Formats: sequence, structure tokens, C-alpha cells
Amino acid sequence: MLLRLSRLFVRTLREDPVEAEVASHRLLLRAGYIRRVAPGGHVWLPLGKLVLDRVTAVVREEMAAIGAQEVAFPSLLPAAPYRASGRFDEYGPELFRLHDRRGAGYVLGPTHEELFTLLVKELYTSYRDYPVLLYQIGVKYRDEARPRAGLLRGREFLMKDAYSFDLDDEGLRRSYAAQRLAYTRIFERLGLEHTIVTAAAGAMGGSACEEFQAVAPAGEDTFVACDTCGYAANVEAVTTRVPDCPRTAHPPSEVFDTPGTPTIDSLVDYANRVTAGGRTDWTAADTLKNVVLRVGGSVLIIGVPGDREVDLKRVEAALHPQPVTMLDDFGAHPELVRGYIGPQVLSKLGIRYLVDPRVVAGTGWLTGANEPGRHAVNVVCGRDFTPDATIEAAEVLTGDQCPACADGSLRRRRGIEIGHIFQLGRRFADVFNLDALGADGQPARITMGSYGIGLSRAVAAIAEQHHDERGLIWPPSVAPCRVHVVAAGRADQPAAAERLACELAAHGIDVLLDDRPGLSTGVRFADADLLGMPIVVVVGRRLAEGYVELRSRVDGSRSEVPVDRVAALVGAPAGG
RNA sequence: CGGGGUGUGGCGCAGCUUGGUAGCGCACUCGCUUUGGGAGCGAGGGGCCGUGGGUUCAAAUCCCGCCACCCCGACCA
Repeated sequence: MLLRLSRLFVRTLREDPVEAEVASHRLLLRAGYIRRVAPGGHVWLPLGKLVLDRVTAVVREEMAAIGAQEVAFPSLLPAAPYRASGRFDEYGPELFRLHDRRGAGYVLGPTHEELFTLLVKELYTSYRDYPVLLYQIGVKYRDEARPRAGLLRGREFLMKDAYSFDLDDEGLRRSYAAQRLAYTRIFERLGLEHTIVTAAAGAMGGSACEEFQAVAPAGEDTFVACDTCGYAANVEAVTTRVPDCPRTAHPPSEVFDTPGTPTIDSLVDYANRVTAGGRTDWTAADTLKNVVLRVGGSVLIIGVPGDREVDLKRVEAALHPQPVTMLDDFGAHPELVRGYIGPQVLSKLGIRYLVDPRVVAGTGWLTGANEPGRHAVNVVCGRDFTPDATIEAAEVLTGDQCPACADGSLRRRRGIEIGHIFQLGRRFADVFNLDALGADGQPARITMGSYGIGLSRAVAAIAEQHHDERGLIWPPSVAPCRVHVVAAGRADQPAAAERLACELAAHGIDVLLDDRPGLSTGVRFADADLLGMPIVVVVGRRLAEGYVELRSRVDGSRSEVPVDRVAALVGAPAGG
């Protein structure tokens, strides 16, 4: 393929579009790969479409390699199946709902578990038909509260979603493992450095799920990885290692005045100044912070060590599907003394109290005394208060002990969720009664998995991981073209560049030729850097001696090579 | 959902305080010169000033409503 820049539908921008904050968004706009057309919606220009198609092609190949078969559903779907599964309501405002002229309910598909389940039910009835692995590549719609960062979070996006159907749990595990391996291959081929993290099942339900996180500071997700073992998890799924139960005997708890100490910092300060409980070495970790939340219609208090914040996303994951917010209306709860809440009275008040796993029976705490300006020391869990249960609510910090291996510590990292795989189990099969007639003549309930890759998001993630201050640097597997040919000079160079580009194209190498007339060389170089083809060939001043310059956008190297050697040196066709 | 900011040719911005019918740089068109890191000179084309209403002889500018976009917070005992 030979693309001529003079005729390519693209316009590069010299200046950064002001609304684009993250690198991938900024560069994809500036290089003319995409343009915004609606909140959370972008048009793919020819160069962008080529990248997207190459990403898609890689995914298709790897799906075919594990025996997945491609189908294609409409995006406009009847609401009834989503009502049947309960997701019409569960999905909340993120689901685009609409009506046709007769008033019948429709949705724009946010994901297609229901439809795939029904499809398989319509066609297959015997155990001989299974297992089945189907997938599609299509546009998904979600009415995001806040679309952002261009392709990273849109209200419509291209997704590959696959669904496995197995007769038993062992089959599901095999299908899941096959997808997992395919995902690893896909992301390796796309040049995406990623970490597989265990995740909370959340809205999908089911037994097990993992996310593929592309490591990037601009990412929206936070996960943790262990330095020594392979453990990695979304912060929502991290489990806290429970400390050994302390055997120290605590003196009776004791209330003392702590005027003007509504915050943990001010409390620790004050306690050390007055030698509370005979100590002057109080730290935030010795205090028990009690955070008031509203969960559904009722009040819930969560106790965490004072050196940690409550991570609302973790709470939401733990309490799903109930909605969780901070209590903002203390006026309606005069029994709660804001800033001085302690767990000692909560059972009497009938308020549900959950604690961080670090708050084990036998631990003593500095905490509120439920009176304005007063706190209590030696408040012992199991003696002075009894939590209703534990909850994973405290934020996970770099340096926390790894839950998988005793020696390692966790490190917080940011990532872009590029893939997500679920062992759904029988949730959807139960809703639609998807059974296979077994060898014994009895129906057996099918078990399912679902596996997604955000293809448009993957393009952004690749750009996020592969760029420099001058522009994009595509991995050869997804670059619109492998080679960008630039003529630097007005004499024989343009004609020679043309000949070289044709020769490369004849060798099956995709080439972008800068044949725009009358531009200065500086502009051509700048655009070559911005557009990001992995190899730039400069047909320039040494053409008379038969040499051109080969530049690698990937490693920055430059070398002079004979013109007739270029085709051999730039190698196999891209996309392999 | 809350807070802040911004909407003026394709992109980046000025003009608004003090109302008088729109300007700069880039990009685009034509001509001449120039050509290994975003060239010079000259001549051009292109704008319902986000949107609806109001005030006024007159509104990009003042007033009210709405919409959109960006950033921050969703974080606290």
C-alpha cells in the first residue's frame, strides 16, 4: 500500500488543541488521526482508521487461533432481555434507553451477554453442541457521566466482546484460560505493556475476573503489584492481611478532654502533648477513625486506622450493588458527634458498624468518646465495642504488605483497563434457562464466561505508551504504514523518493510518501515525527552518491544506506 | 453531584471593563523568492462571536435562562 500525503485526508496541527490534556488525546488530534464530533464521540480519520483496523485484525487473528467464531449483533436492541436479567434497572443512567414510533422499549447495547445467551439457546440444544465460543466486534454505548481524555473514556467505543458457553465448571475454566492466553498474545503484539490484575466482579457478578491494565500514568484505574511475587490486583479487590491477635493486656478505657481536635492530625498532636494514656508516641495509626456513610437508605459507620482514608470505590465494590455516599446530612443525626465519634455506643444506637481487617479483637485504640471535645484511650475491640463485621474499605498504600506472599510489599500504579475477562457462571443462563440435553437425557445448565477488549481505547493506550515530545511512535504491528518517505531537496530527490516508495510498496511494505509540493524540509520532518511511522527514510543530499538516510522513530537511530538496500533493510511487511 | 474556568473562521488566541457591526498568529488560495528541522515578501478567501430571550436607535460586549467543553473534587470525621 502506498499512501500519498498530498492526497491523504489529514491536516496536522502545529499547536496543541487546548481541550486535550493527556498525551494520547493531544497527539491523536494534532496528528489528524481522530476528531471530536460529540461529547465522548470521535470520528476516525484515514490514519486513525488504519490503526484501529490493524488492532482489530490482530484481535481477529488471535480469536480465530483459539477457535472463537465471529458474529455481529445490532447496537439497537430490544429492552426486554435486559429487563429479564435485571440489568435494565441495575445499569442505571449509563444505559441509553429509547423508544420506537410504537413506543416499544429499546436500548443501545452496552454489552451483549443477554443477546448471546438467547442466541445460543435458539440454536443449540444438545451437549454435543458444546463448548461454544462466540465473539463480535462492534460499537458499544454507555452514557458516561463524564467522558474524558478522547478515546480513553467515550460514550461510544469499539469493543471486542467474546462469550463462552460450557457444560461444566471445568469447561469454563478451560475457556477462560484460552481467552486469557489469547489476550496476553494480543497485547504483546500490540506493544502494550500490561499487568493482569485480579478484580472485583462488580456489575457482572460471577465467580472470577481479571483485568488487563496497560501501565500508564494517565490511566483512570489504580492497581497494586507486589515487588516479589506475581500478585497484582485492582485496589477494589485487594484483601488485607490480618495481623496476629495481640496478647497484651489493656488497662480499662479512659475518657479525657481533647478540645479542638476534630481531625486525626490535631488529635495525635494533642494526645502527645498531654501524654494521653501515659504515652507521647501516638501516631495516626494508633487512632481509630470512624467514617459515616449512607448506604441505600441507612447509615453505616466504618472504622479504619487513622492513618488511612476510606476508599469509596473499595466500599462500593464490597457492598455492591448498594449505592454508597458520604453522609452529608449530620443535622438529621444528632446522636452522631461529628469529629468525636467512637464505636463504643454504636450497637446501642442500632447503627451498623464495620471495621477494617486490621481492627482485630484485642487491639486497643485512641478514638472518639461521642462527646464534643472528648476522646478515649484503650478502647479495645471485643471488650469495649464489637464490630458487626470487617470490610475492605481502607485505601491501599504503597508499602502495604502483599496479601499473597509474606515478604513482599505492594506498589500503587495507574493503568488503563484494556481488557476484562469474567467467569460469569450461570447468572445469565439461569435467567434465560439455557440448558443442554445431556448424555443421560437430563438437561444441564450452561455456564458462561465473557471477555472484552476495548479496541478504540487500546489505540489510545498504545499512543499513551508509545510517544515522545515530538509525536507518536507506532509499534510496527499497528502503524498505519511501516515507512514514511521524505524527500529533502528539490533536485532529483522528489523523483527518487517517488521511485523508492513505489519499490517498497511493490515489496508489500506499506509506505507513506510525503509528496506535498513546496514545503520546507523542516515541516516535513516535523510531520514525520508527529505522524509516527516507525521508520522514516530521508531522500536527501547524499542521493547523488546513491545513499539515503534511514531513521528509526522507535530508538532514534540514524544510518546512511544505499538506496537499493532499503527494501531489504526495512524488512517484512507490517502487521505480522 | 459539587467547585472553578472557558465558549469569537480548521487550530491557538485578542477584543468584552467603558455597546457603534470583528482582529492577530498558524493553517488555506495565488504570485515571486526560499528549501536537512515548523522560510520571506506581496495579494487573497473564509466567522449565525455556543444558544434562546431581554435591555437599547444600536449587543461579541450589558442582563437572565439554557447548552457544551475543560480542569479539580467525588476524600471525611
